[in-house]
Amino acid sequence: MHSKKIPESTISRLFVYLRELTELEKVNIRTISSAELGERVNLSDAQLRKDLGYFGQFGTSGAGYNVSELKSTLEKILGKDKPWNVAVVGAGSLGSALMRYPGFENYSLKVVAAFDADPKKIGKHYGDAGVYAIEDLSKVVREKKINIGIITVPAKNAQEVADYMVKAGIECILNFAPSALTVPENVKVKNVDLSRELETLSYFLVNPAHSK
Amino acid sequence: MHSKKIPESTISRLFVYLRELTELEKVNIRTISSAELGERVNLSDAQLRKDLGYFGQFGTSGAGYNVSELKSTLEKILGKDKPWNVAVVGAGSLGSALMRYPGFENYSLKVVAAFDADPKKIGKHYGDAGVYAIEDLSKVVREKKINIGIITVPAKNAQEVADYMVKAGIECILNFAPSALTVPENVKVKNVDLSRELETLSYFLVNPAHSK
DNA sequence: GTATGTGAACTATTTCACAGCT
DNA sequence: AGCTGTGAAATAGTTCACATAC
Repeated sequence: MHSKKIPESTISRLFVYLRELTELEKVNIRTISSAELGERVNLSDAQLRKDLGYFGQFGTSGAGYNVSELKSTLEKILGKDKPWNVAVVGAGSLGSALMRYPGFENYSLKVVAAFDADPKKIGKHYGDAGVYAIEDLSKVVREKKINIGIITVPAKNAQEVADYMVKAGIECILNFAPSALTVPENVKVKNVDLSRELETLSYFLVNPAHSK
Repeated sequence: MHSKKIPESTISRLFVYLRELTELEKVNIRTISSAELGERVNLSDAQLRKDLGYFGQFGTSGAGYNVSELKSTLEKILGKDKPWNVAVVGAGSLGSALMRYPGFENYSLKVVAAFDADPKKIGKHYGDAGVYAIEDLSKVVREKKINIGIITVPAKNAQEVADYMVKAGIECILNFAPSALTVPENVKVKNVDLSRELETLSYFLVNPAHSK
């Protein structure tokens, strides 16, 4: 285990490697070099080795990496060997889409509850996840052992929701509202600003030269 | 106009400044310093000035920036003063949510068409956007002057859809599929990997120390 | 006095390149 | 011979700090 600071981009790429390794295992490929694996995911061999290097030594000189071994090592590093429960706050179009989004459900992550301010929505069900009143957040988080919160409410309510989550003991938040949240140090927030991602493209239309 | 390479993160932040300036204009604030504006969006004054510096000199020493002027300057730089038409390919849960997502419609960007492989969906409507067969992409892109494509199909079909888009003349793609797309140099792809964003959080649950 | 614009310093991240292992 | 692991070099991005303008 290294002591150097690990870039967040490294963590993000490890999930890409893990996904590819899962595919490779399915087709019974036993061993792979950093060059081959890198090529499959459009990243350099050096990048891949450096990323893995933050966590230890998993390869064999001259031979490469054992697919299954590296896969389960990454699962352990990334916490994908444990089940995590997710709550979505804001059962609007985006929130309810995420609950049904196939990419969001996997054997490690499960959306187990939704919350909304609209009383008409409370009691509804999206798959296994019931919709609750936001006031019940703390109670439901405790009962359903929720670890991760997703915020899909309008920007003006996002901070309030984040405060509720923090009070309920949630330490990881994925925030889709376009607003900078203030949370205690121990809480990790990841922001996904969808309209900004889309808007950014208009810059490249005006400025085609930028894309190198 | 600078000649130095402009980081993509700068472009992304300009949209944040623009949003805040729009709010400031609404409440009749005429002038703002980089320190004040930076504080409102959780970024440093130096960062803000450096970002603007890539595009020119817009402030007044000792006084700060004129809100309305800077706002319209940024709109011009970012291409928000022109209308752009967007097509969504993949009218599944995510795709149709994005079409209804309030953050996605603004006076500069408009989703004007959707495409799907499922014949049962063709002819349906999401707001103003009709659903077409993917084979008609080129035709509809031409008719509706579509500039931007959004991919919300499963990973295994994403490259094929990207190829269709490129053939239809689309030069900006927002890709929600978790796969690295191969496109010609002149085409700009932005990837948004939602499940990776969510999964990344599980790493922080296993590794609370990481969040500094 | 106040706040910009910008080189220079610093920090973070990626790429290089090669010694050393199998 | 082939490929990893990793310091060192290169590149990218952020923050500092101050001369300059109002």
